[in-house]
Amino acid sequence: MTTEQRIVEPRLLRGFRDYLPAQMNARQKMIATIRQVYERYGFLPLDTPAQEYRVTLMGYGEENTKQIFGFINPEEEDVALRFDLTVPLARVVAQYPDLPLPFRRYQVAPVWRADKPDPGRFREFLQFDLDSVGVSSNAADVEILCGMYDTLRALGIEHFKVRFSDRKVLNSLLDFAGIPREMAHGVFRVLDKLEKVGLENISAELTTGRTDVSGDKIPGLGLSAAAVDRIKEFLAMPRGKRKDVLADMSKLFARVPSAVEAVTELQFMCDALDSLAIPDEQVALDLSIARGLDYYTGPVFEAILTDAPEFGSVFGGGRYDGLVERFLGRKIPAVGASIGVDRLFAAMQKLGLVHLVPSTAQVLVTVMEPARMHDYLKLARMLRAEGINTELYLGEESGLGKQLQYANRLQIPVAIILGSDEFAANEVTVKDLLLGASLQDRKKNAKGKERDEYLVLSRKAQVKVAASECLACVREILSRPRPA
RNA sequence: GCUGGCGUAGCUCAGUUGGUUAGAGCACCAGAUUGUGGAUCUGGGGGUCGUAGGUUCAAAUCCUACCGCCAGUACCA
Repeated sequence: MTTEQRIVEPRLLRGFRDYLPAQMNARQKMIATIRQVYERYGFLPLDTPAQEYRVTLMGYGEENTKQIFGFINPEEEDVALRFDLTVPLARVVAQYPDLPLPFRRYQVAPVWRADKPDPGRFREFLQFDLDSVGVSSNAADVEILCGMYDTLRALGIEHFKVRFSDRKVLNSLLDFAGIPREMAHGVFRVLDKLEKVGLENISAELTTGRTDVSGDKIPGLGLSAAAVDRIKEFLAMPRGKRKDVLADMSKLFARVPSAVEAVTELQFMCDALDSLAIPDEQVALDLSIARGLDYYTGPVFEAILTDAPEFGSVFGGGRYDGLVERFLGRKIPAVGASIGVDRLFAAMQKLGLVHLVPSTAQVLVTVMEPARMHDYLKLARMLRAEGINTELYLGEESGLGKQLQYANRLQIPVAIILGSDEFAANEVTVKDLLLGASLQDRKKNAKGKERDEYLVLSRKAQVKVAASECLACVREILSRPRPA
């Protein structure tokens, strides 16, 4: 190696992202909103480590290692980064038998998946889960659905759709169509693509296969025409109100014994949602949804933003009555759902639903006389003690214009100006930067009546008050109504 | 993973059949204005042309490989 300096290129790993302050402010607000809803339902906080033993995450005999970030640790143990929060929850429930059941917890934490990044799909992303463990009643499922509905509304999203179904419906469909249960996984995977590729492509994939637009061959599942006809019959049922969908289904599956359970469960949930006046438009019974995870055993849920369907499911979950069994040897029922915070955030950003604020400060104390820095420090401390977020300008350059420009860029609403004049008179100048900014444009054209108005406003935009009045003046400006 | 497209300034892009010293807009910095944000004007800094190799008198331009991004598709416990 030579002594020449080698610059390290600053760059990110594929699928990983930085969140700069403006985005972080918005993201943290979003997280706080979600947490508030979950706590309103009485869910309890939990955290677990990012790393687990690989076998904890994957169980025995499962081969799918593609999506997992795994490695060997210094103790030569086979470990991995968690890929969701549900499996660690199951581990916790099994590991702490003293936890009172039902255990209802929320958890917000990053998870990692090593698959190909897509819009709103990252390799490291934040999940925000809520789960009820130890409840077999479908009341728990209804509460999860309500929680999803309330959360999306609390986030200010108007156009969303929560859809739910039941794994048992699809199992009954297999019976109805005379398809062996072993093919369930393959069939569900194809059905899941209905909205994306359409009915014709689906029936091709179920039978002989097809060639997609890129020229790739997709092998068929080899189902009989009769079976596919039955599936089509199922898919052709009209969408609409929950109770109508349910009625159609029980009619179609009248001769399928296994369907009784699914009908009972969904009946309970639909009745409950009706009695809670949760609108059909936003929480719909949609029998075609499958969801990828194998561990779901009952009701399944997912939510999309109807204005950004390309982001896919932003909030999904279901009942997984068999998962805790992996660690305990006996079944403990559980149901939950998970928000993909980063995916939802990306979708909301695209829809313009995210309000980016670059600063946390409400007031910038500018520095005119660096020699009197102690006075500036004191002023900032006083404001902070009063609960006002205050930044003291610490930049090297001292021009006032510079400092105001800084405040402007960070959208800090108030500046305090304190120079030799003010010191001499024991005063401070307090400036309303938002009002001031709106005057900047008017200044040059102002004339006549407009000019009078301008003069009135400019007197409000910047006032000189006795030092003892500084706090009251800042508070008055911060309380002024602002256009959203 | 597969197929295709694209990589030129912080950002968006132009750059002729290969031909002098690679350009523009926006952004940034400074000054006009040494105590006031915007606009304007003037000036300024910024580029291994994704990386490495090859063809050529000559490569941002052509060829090969790799990396990255985008789209589609597959996979998604």
